[in-house]
Amino acid sequence: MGKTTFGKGCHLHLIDGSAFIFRAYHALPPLTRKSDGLPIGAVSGFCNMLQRYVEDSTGDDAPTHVAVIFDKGSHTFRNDMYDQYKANREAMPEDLRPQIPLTRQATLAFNIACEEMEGYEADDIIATLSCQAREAGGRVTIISSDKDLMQLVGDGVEMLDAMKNKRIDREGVFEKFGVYPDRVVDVQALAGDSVDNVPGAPGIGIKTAALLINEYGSLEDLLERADEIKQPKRRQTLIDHRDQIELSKKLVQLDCDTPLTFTLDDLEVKEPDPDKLMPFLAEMEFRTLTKRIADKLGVEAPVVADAPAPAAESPEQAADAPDFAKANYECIRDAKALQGWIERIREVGHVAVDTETTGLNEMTADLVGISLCVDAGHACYIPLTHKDGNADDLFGSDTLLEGQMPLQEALDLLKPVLEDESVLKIGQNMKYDAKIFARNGVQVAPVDDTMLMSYALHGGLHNHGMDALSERYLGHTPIPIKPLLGSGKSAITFDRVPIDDAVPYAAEDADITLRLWQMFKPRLHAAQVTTVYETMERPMIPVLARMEMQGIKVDRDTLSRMSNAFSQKMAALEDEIHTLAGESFNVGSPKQLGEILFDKMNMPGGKKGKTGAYATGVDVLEDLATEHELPARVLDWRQVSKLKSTYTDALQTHINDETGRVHTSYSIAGASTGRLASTDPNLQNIPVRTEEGRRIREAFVAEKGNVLVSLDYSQIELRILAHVADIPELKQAFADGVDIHALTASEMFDVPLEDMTPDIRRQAKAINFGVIYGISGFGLARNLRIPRAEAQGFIDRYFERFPGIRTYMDDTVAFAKEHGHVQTLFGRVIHTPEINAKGPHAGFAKRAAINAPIQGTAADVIRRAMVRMPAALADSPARMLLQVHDELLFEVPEDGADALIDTARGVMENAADPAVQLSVSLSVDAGRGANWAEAH
DNA sequence: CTAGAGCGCTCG
DNA sequence: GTACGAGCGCTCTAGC
Repeated sequence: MGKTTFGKGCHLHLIDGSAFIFRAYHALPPLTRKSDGLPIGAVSGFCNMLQRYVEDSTGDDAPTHVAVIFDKGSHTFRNDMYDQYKANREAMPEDLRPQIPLTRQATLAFNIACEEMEGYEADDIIATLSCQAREAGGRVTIISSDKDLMQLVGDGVEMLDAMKNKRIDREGVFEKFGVYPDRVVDVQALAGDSVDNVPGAPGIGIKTAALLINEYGSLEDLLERADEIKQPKRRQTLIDHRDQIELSKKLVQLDCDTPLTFTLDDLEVKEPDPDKLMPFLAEMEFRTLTKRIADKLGVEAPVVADAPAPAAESPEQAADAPDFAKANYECIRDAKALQGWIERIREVGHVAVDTETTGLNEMTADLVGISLCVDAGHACYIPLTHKDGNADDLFGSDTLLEGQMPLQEALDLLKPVLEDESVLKIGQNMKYDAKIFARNGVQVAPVDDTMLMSYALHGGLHNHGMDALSERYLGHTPIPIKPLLGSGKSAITFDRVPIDDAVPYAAEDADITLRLWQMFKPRLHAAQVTTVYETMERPMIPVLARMEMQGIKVDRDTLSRMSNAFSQKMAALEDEIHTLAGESFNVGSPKQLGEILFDKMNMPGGKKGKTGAYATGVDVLEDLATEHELPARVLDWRQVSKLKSTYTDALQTHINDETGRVHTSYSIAGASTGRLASTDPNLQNIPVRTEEGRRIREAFVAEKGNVLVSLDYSQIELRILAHVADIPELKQAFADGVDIHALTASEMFDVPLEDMTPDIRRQAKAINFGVIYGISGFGLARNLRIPRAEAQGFIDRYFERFPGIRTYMDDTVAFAKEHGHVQTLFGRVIHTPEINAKGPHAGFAKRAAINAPIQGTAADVIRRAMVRMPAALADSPARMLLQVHDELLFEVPEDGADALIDTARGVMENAADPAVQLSVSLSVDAGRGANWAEAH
C-alpha cells in the first residue's frame, strides 16, 4: 500500500491516550484476568473505547490519519522551568501501572499508530501534529476533553469529547473560557491550575481572567498596563506576581515544535488486522469483546481461556484429594453409564481425558479405550476394542471381547462434549490424544495440557513426562505399563491387555492428569508464565496436530534409487579401505578403525577417550587425511553410510501406507529453550550442507499441480542478539541490509568492506556464531583451527568493538546465578539449575545460559508466527507442513504461491508484535519449487 | 536376546 | 574439558 502525502482533504484524528486510560480505569470496577488475576480493567475499558471509536469513525467524516498519543516518562522540559510542575499529582494506583504498557500493545493490536516522546507530554505532541496538519491544509480532530488542549482549536482543528460525544469548536471554547482559543493560554496563565500545580495569579479564576483579557486584549498588554486596573487588590496581585504569571504562561503554552521522530504520513489509517487484534484480545481474555470484534471482522473468534483459576490452592489442599490407594476407578460398559459421566462433565465444565491405543505413532495407532476423570480420585475407563489376548492363536483372535461399548456409539456420545467450546478437555501430551480423536472424526477443543504447563513452569528443570511429574508433584508412582505389555519381541499391544488389568492403569492416568492440572493451574500465574503458556504452548497443539496429520509427500522411488547407488559406492569404498588397511574389518566400528589406524598403522595423534577407545571423529580423520589415503576414504564411506542408513533407507520406512506421506511428530516440550524437536522421523536434520546430501531433499515433493514454498528467517538469532545486547553497529547493518559477517570482519580487522576477503569474512562468521553459543577461546580455536591464543585475541578484539556483547553475557550469567533461570523477550522461563555448579559443569551452564535467551526468543518468534498462520491462511488452499527452527515449509497449488508468500511472510516478519518492540526488523527469505531442494 | 551407553553425524 | 540446541543409526557390552 503506497502512502499518500498528508495534505488538503486529509483528516487527522489525535487520541489522547492518557485520558482514555484514566477514564477507563475510573469508569470500571477493578476487573482482573480470570486465568491469573492480572488487573485488566483499564485495558478492557480502553479497548472498548477504541473499538467504539473505530466503529464510529466511518462515513464521510472518517479520518484518513489517526494516532493515539501517550505521555512518556514523568520528567519533561516543564519540570526544568518549574520543579513544582505537576508535583501534587497523586501517584499512579498500583493496579493501573502494569496496565499502561498493555494499552500501548492494545493500540498497536488495533492497527493504530501509537506515539510518545521522552521528555514531552502527550499534549505537546498533539499540538505539534495539529500545527503540522493545519499548515498542510488538512483538518484535525483531537479526541479528548482536556481543557489544556483547547488552545489548539480553530482553523480546522476541533476537539471531540468522546464520552459526551460533543464537538468543541471556537464557540465551544468561548463557552468554557470566555475567550477564543488564541487567548486561552492567557486565561490559564492567570487562573492557574491546582491539578497541574500551575501557580497563576492568586485569587483570580477563569471568569476574572477572561474579563481582564477581554478588556486589555492580551496577557502581555494586561501586565504592561497593570497599574491601570481599578480594583486595588487585583492591581497589586498582578504587579506582585508578574514573574509567576509569566512562568505560568510558559507552563500552559503547548509546544508546537516538538522534534518528532515520525511524520504525519506515518499515521495513515490502516485496516484492522485480525491477526494482530484477535490474539491480543484472546490473551487478555476479553470474552465479549473478542467475540463482538470477531463478528464485526468476519473472522473466527480465538478460544479464550475459560477456566477460572481455582482458588489459590495450597499443597495441603492438593493432599486432601483421595489417596491413590483409595481411588475409585470404574469400568464403563454401556451408554447409560457413560451418559452419567457426561452429565457430570457438563456440570463441572472440565474433564481430564486420556486415550489408550495400539501404538505410539498417532498416525497408525488404533483407538482401544478412553479414560475420563472429573473429580480427583474418581476416574473411569471405557474399553472399546479390546481383543482376546490368549496366545493360543499365534496372531491372536480378532474378535472383540464382550462387555464393551461399540466404538462408534461411545464416540457419538462423547463427541458433543469433546467438541464443546465451554468444556475444557485436559490431557497430558494432548496433541497425541487430539490426533487419535481427529482420526476418529472428533475435533477435540478447547484443551489444556499438563505437560505443557509443566514445561512453561519448569522448562530446563526436568522432563515433563507423566511418570516424572506424578512422582515429583503428587508423590505417587504410576502403575508401570511394562508388565502389561511386556517388551521386545514378545510385547503385545494394548488391545490385547485384559480389560480388568487395563482399567486401573488407564483410569489412573486420567486421575493423575487431573490432579496435576489442579496443581499447575494456579502456579502458572504465580510464576508469571500464564501468557507464555496461553500464547506459545497451548495454541501449538492444534497447529502442530494439523501439520503432522497433513504430512509431506516423499517419493519412495527416488529414495530407493539413491539407496542402491549408495550401496554400490559403499561396497567399492569398503574394498578400497580393506586393501589400504591390509585386512578386512568393520569400517562402521570406530573401535576397530581406531585400532587399525593407531595400533597397526601407527598414525600420529591417537587419543583415547573415557571408554579407552581411540577417538576417530571427523576432526581426527580430517587431520590424518592430509597425509594418508585410508582416513580420507573412511570419511567418504561415512558420508555415504550416513545418507543411506539415516535418510534414504530409514525415511522409506516412515512413508505412511494410507497417505503415501511422511508424518513427523513434533515435541513441544522437548528442548529446554522453547525450540520444537522433530521425531519419528526427524525432519529437522535432512541434509543440506553438501551437494550430495542436499539431493535427499529432491525426494520431498509437492503433489501434482502444487509447489513447496519455503520461508525462512534471515539471521534471526544474530538480529535478536543485536537487539538484546543493544549493539548499534549490528542494528544499523541489519537496517541497511549489509552482509553482517562482512561488517563484523570489517569492524574487527579494520578492513574496509570493499576489500573484504572470503577468509576474513569466514573467521568473523565463526566469531558471530561463537558469541551466540557463549564463546570460548578454546572452542573458537578448534573451530577455526587456529592457535588458542590467536582465537582469544579475536574474542578480545570483538568485545572491544562491541562492548555491549560482554555486558549482555555478564548480565545474563549474573541474572541466572541470582534467579536460577533466564528469560526470553517474550517471558519464557528457562531454568539453569547447574549455573552455580563448580568445575567443568560451570562452563557448560554459563554458555547455555547465554545462549538460551537468544535461541529461545527466536523459538518464541516462530511459534507466534505458527499460531497466527491458520487464521491468516484461512482463505488460502496452502498447507503448513514443516517447521525447521527458522524455516516454515508449505505446500500450495502453483497459482497460489505468490499470495501465500505474501501473507506468510507478513505473519512471520511481524510475529514479535505487539508483545515486543524489536529494535531490529525481521526479514524472511522465500523460495519455491517442485521439491524441497528447489524450494529452499 | 535386549537395553542402554557411547560415538558419530545430520540439522538450525 | 568447552562452543548452543536437538534425534537417530550403528556398534559394543553388560546382564537377563
